[in-house]
Amino acid sequence: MTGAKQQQADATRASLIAAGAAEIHRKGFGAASVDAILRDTGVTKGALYHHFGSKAGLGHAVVDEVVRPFIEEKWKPMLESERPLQSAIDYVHGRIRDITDEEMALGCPYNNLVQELGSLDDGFKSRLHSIFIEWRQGIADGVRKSQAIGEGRKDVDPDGAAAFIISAIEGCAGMAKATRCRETTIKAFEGMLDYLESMRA
Amino acid sequence: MTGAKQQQADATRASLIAAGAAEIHRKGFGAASVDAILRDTGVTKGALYHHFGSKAGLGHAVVDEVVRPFIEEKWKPMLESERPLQSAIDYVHGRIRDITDEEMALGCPYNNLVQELGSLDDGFKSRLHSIFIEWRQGIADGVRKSQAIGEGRKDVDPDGAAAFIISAIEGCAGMAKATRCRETTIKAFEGMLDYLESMRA
DNA sequence: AGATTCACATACTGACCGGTATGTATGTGA
DNA sequence: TCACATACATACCGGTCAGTATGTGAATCT
Repeated sequence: MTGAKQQQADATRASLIAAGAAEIHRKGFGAASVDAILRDTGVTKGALYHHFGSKAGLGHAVVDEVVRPFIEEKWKPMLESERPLQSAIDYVHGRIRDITDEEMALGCPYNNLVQELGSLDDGFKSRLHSIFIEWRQGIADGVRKSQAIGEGRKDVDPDGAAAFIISAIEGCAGMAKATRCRETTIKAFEGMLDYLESMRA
Repeated sequence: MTGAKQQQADATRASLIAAGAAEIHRKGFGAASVDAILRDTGVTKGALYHHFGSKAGLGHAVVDEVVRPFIEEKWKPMLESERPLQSAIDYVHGRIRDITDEEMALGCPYNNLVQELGSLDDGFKSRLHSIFIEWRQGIADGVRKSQAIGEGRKDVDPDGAAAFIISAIEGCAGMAKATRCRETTIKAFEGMLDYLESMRA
């Protein structure tokens, strides 16, 4: 195994995932065109349907291998930090400073799929749901930790705060996508900061 | 004018708008099928393309005549209230109590379009943008008013708070659509309440 | 009353969609 | 070395899409 043939196959698969993720991020899953992905990669239709049995199969792989890691690498560092609340506040400050026009225009790849496929396909639904569950759990753990070390107020419900924080983050990202206005987006994120500051002990 | 023929024409147009709004709310604009709208109404394709020159034309009319009033009737009463902040808090309490499964599943019709068509079509973009501008202005005025009458803290930036409030509302609605879990949705809205309470003087 | 126009109705077009059937070249294990 | 499976490639399918060209009947205007 891992001969020359397998390596080529892996490369083909990887390029389909990458192009698929980009196409889906740009247009959403429904509007994403299989033919466009093939054009982008130079791969043929036979190859795509060899690796993934369907368009949905490719979509599922994109969620598993691109979207899930993308979300996880956002919140995991916060949980592992010494002072989770401060780390979250720093993160939002960084977002305000560094957000790119492209990020604003395309929106959050996770939230885009959630909004589009909240109904419909079960394969997507279960995958997106498990990402959310872990995310919420992670933030709730972070809140609990910050309360335990005396960083955060103890009269806030960690699970409720986690649900609201995720809602507000995705809402602010949606605001960026909607207005494409940097100033408005920054104002929204500053509101987010106010809320986080209000959690301090 | 306003003869029998005109009345019939108006009725045809109105039924197309209503069915179009429902179809777009269910499936989004891109996935909405013109043929399905015709099936729902019993109207023929010739009639639809007589009243609206294109699918996009119908979509624009839906935004102007359904989505915009829908959003405006949400926030206008708040601005006109004696105590805008209390009115907003009451409104969120009401939402927590009364939100239906269908509302949770379908999401906010405005936000759905914003997320789908934030890029793409200019006709949609300008319409959705002007709805947002007025909405934000209305909320900012409400915050200013509540500050003026001593109801709200004076150290919050009205425009920033307005941007964040809209973001958070849409984020919470998205959360409902995403999880379809009443408990989680309520928790998110309770976070929203915490934020609003923190604005009290 | 006659001309005209408005409000549809019907039948059709071409593009694009995801998906498949079938063929083939090549690297690999026995 | 040779049989076989893997990894593609090509051509095509039926269906759906938005959109259009053309026809028609009836209300309205002159």
